[in-house]
Amino acid sequence: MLSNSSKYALKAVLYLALHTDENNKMMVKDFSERINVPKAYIAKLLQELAKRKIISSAKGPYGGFYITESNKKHTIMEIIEIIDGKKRIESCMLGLEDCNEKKPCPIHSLISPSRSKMIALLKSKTIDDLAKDLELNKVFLPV
Amino acid sequence: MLSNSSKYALKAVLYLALHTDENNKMMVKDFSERINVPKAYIAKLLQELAKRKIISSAKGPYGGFYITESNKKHTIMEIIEIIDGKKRIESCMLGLEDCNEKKPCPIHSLISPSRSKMIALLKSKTIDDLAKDLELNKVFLPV
DNA sequence: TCTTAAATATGATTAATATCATGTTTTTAG
DNA sequence: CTAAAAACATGATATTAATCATATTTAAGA
Repeated sequence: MLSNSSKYALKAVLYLALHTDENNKMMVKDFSERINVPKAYIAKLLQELAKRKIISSAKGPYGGFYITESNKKHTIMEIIEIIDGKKRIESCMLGLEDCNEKKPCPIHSLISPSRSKMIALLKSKTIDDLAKDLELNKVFLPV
Repeated sequence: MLSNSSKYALKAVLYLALHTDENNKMMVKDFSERINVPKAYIAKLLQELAKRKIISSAKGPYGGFYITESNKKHTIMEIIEIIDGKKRIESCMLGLEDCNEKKPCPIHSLISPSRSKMIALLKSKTIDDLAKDLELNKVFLPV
């Protein structure tokens, strides 16, 4: 479904959403273990997300990664698309180039409604939404 | 979602379901192009499915792969599980070991209903079901 | 029984992902 | 202005998935 990279990135972003803000940045080495992702690996992914303005970062002493209220407005799907690309999540389940609603392949036809629903949810939910769910202990982030 | 291997296998099985039976076998070289999958690659996959009795095969002259009525009772999910393994399709979307209905991760909670629905469909639909849809031109199998 | 034609079994190669490592740039504070 | 600390940029390595190749086994028909 998602690549390891996307999974790692999502875990990291949600962790940062809960534990950081403009005045409380976190260095990679201080949370990579907490989310059970190799330091160098998650660093690379977060650098990409920072470049794309999904999260924030500051170099130098007292620097680190952090997430602002504005960052929190970005959706889960945006993160997935930056890391995995649009194709991975939306392409035909049989890998057929010409599969579409008008001329669906057998699997497309079968799972299209639930699949569309899933994609719509990932597109509508923001980092903030999920962070709130975590804060209310409605959901969890075990390692 | 699915590996290339699963996609290829499903395409091949459906193609065979439409074009073969006990008395009309097909050799790999006669359909690998039709489904746009490398010959040696699909051969290997089908050998595995034949070993697991999802499809049928006969060696020697006039041999080939074919699908019996009995083969057609197998589900789509069985094929996916043989090729990709159960884990790929059913594991947590964040890759969390301890994620489950009782203690769901944020993504799990979000997409669980649609995801379960998808899995249920793949488990309930048989090769025969999809082959019939194809025969009735309700769905298509472009290359 | 011999030849030929097919799948089968096995393994080699290639390509894509995942992972790790490190020198460069920026920023802070003394 | 300098030293240290952080992300940043880049690329190297390792692992896994995809693809290709081939010798072996089995079956059909002459």
